[in-house]
Amino acid sequence: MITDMADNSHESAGSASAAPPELRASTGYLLTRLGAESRRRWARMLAAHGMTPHHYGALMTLENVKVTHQQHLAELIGVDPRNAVSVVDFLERQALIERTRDPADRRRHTIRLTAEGRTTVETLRRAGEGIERDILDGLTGDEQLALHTLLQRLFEVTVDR
Amino acid sequence: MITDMADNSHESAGSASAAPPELRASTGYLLTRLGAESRRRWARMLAAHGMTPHHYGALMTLENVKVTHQQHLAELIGVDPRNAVSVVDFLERQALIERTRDPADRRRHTIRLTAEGRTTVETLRRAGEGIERDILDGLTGDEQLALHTLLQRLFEVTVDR
DNA sequence: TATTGTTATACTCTATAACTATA
DNA sequence: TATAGTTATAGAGTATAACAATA
Repeated sequence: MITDMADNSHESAGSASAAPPELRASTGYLLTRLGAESRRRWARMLAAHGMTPHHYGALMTLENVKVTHQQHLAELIGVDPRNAVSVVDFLERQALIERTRDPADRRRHTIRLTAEGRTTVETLRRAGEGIERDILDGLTGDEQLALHTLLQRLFEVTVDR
Repeated sequence: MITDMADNSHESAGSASAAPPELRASTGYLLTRLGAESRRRWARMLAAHGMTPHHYGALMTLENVKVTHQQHLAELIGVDPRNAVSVVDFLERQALIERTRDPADRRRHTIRLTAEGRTTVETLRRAGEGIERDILDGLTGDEQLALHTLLQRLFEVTVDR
């Protein structure tokens, strides 16, 4: 359960008294708030590894797609291509990814994980499992599965594709 | 459905090709991404009304709790009390809320909606319904309800209380 | 001493325009 | 003329420290 609500965060996730249920009538509001809370916890953990959520998202995505180019990667992680430049720059400097010119289209930068990148993404995934458990702990196993399935469906029909 | 993915947003929600399913293994990742997308759409709509998500969150929350003080409001909307000052300042300048000293504890600022504030929150809620429909359109009615229920449960056990 | 609210500041995230090089 | 990537910049969002008034 949320064991460390009195931690160093200055966001007020640990409210003293709950708002009435009617307040949370909008699914969009709940998504926004819960997304922010999830991002906050991930960001705190990743910062200890010198990373941001976008860095991790890029590594995780690359682990899946194996090879892609920069613009496509930006789309997959939900970041504007212009803002993705610094993300990719950072990961390349850390030698977690490698960026090479695509000979077929010399405008493109082919991107793939390095061996070190694969190790790092695995380490971060492990570290994230605790956060995941902590956030979902208040739900039953069935509820956790149902939520995941619905979020995945929603992701497919809104963000992705 | 998502009719305007080729709009003025420079976030890349409208991806050309989908990532493999394994990519979306983490519920926390899905929450983060979907929350960001929801916030993005709300922010775009609210900006047309000269507002931010926090402004709307504060108005909506006040409509529910009727009367509270600044620190408590900050907790309810998930913003650090120090960062909530400018939010409350803004809403007071727009005459959407009124802020008065609590006679019982003169450190506290009692906050409540004005009549104009109530009108505004209703207007914004209406404007938000389209966004809500748009985001959830790909799900069936049953799925929408199930998702809402689960998010509300999750909100209660993590963010709230 | 602790709490409510405030001011100030820095840092991250997001949005946007203008540019280079390739196609 | 369009696309991949880059540079630069401004604004919104978040985190943090130090402070005044009041309890």
